[in-house]
Amino acid sequence: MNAAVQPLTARGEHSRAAIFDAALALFQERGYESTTMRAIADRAGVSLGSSYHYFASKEHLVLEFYSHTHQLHLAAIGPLLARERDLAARVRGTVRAVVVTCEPFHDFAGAIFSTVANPASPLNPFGRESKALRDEVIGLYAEVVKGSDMRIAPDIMSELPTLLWLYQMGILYFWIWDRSPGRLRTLALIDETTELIVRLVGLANLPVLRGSRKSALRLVRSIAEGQF
Amino acid sequence: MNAAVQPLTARGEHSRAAIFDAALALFQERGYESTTMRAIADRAGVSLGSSYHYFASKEHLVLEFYSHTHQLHLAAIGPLLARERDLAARVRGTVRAVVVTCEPFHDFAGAIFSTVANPASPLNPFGRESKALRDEVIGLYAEVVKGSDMRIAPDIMSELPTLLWLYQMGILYFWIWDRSPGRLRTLALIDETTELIVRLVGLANLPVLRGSRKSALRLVRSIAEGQF
DNA sequence: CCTCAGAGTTGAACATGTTCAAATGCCGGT
DNA sequence: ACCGGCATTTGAACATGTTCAACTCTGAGG
Repeated sequence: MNAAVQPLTARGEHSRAAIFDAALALFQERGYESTTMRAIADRAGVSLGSSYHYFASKEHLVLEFYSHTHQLHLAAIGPLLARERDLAARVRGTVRAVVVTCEPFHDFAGAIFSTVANPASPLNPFGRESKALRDEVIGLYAEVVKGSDMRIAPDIMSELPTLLWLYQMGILYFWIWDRSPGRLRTLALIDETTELIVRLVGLANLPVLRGSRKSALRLVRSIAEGQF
Repeated sequence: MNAAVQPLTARGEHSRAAIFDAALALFQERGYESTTMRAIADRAGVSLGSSYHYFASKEHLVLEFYSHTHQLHLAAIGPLLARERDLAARVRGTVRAVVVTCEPFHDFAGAIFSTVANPASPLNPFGRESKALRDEVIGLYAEVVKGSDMRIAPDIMSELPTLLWLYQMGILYFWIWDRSPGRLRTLALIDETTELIVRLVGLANLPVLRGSRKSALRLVRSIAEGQF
């Protein structure tokens, strides 16, 4: 699997875009597994070899898609983050926007998640190749937290963005399985969990919880340490 | 992918066992991806077609492996569960035994987890094909909890086994990534988290936490509802 | 207009999971 | 001993992700 090439000419740009567009359309129409690289190349009007010139593997097309939806997500939540100050509302809005943005791709999202969860895949969220995207998403959640009017202890503040990133992945995993109309169960789950999270962050200052809070934070740090 | 066949003769039993043993050995030697079905058949002394007679797919070999380690695990924790009454010790011992049992297979466990996490795979833990194994593991954790001397409120008790099953999967996911000598980081993580879990279960009776506890339990139920 | 370096393109060839129709082996009944 | 049916076995054929060496195209320099 050689590294893919960045297009350097207008012609190359066009080919690369055509390949990605064809892949996205076919993934939506037939799902991930049923879409062959040959079918992608055909629809894009290029040869099989050209697809591999711009995307190192079929999985890399998925990574590109992931990056693509992240851009959509950023655009979708810009106004909310600029306006809203309540932490629960900010988290809720951000995570809701994730599933809304991904909704058109729900049917084949399972395959994406599988790729992403696979430790052997170079694309998994803990690996090197996805570090850029991961840092971007964690950074986004740092902004979500910092832009709120809630006073949060520094030790919690420093771990919260990473935890929210993990939380978002958990929600996405639920969403993949959600067959309810309008994905209402996922939306309800988001509302409930964000409420709960914010409440716990608030409660963390209670003396009786100090021990658990310290344990939990030590834990989170120990998990993150050297992992990324 | 036709359903695999159960061997009905001694000859069949022998073939099936040889195929599984060969697969397990090769997985350990070369990892999952690098082990071809042809190599498995060769080492087992059967033809390629025979492998597919007893295992519907390469992934089904992984499911068999999973089932296999579960038996090892059961045997390993029998004495502990018969003797120990402290909840933290029971949970800690049970989960520690999981990673100890799986240790010989650590190197290729990543591929297994990927298969298992893939919603498209018939073998994923929430699907139909793995219901039997899932129920068995959840049942095991019910025994872990019920055999302890801790008094647990019924509403928590009814969800705890499922939560512990999920917890175990989380630990396994961490373990897959753990490169520390002797897998000490995973073992330390288990010790800390079981402590924390048991403390939270104890704290759940506090009045200030009543709201959160109710929310959390409603949440868990809503997640589980209709999911399996 | 010619050359040529390198970007872009191609499709045949390969590796490997999977399918399947046919062949073989085994055993109970006659 | 023979037969019929069923379990088992077989390997060729297929589908599809991936590789690669050769080819074509383009645009800058002369």
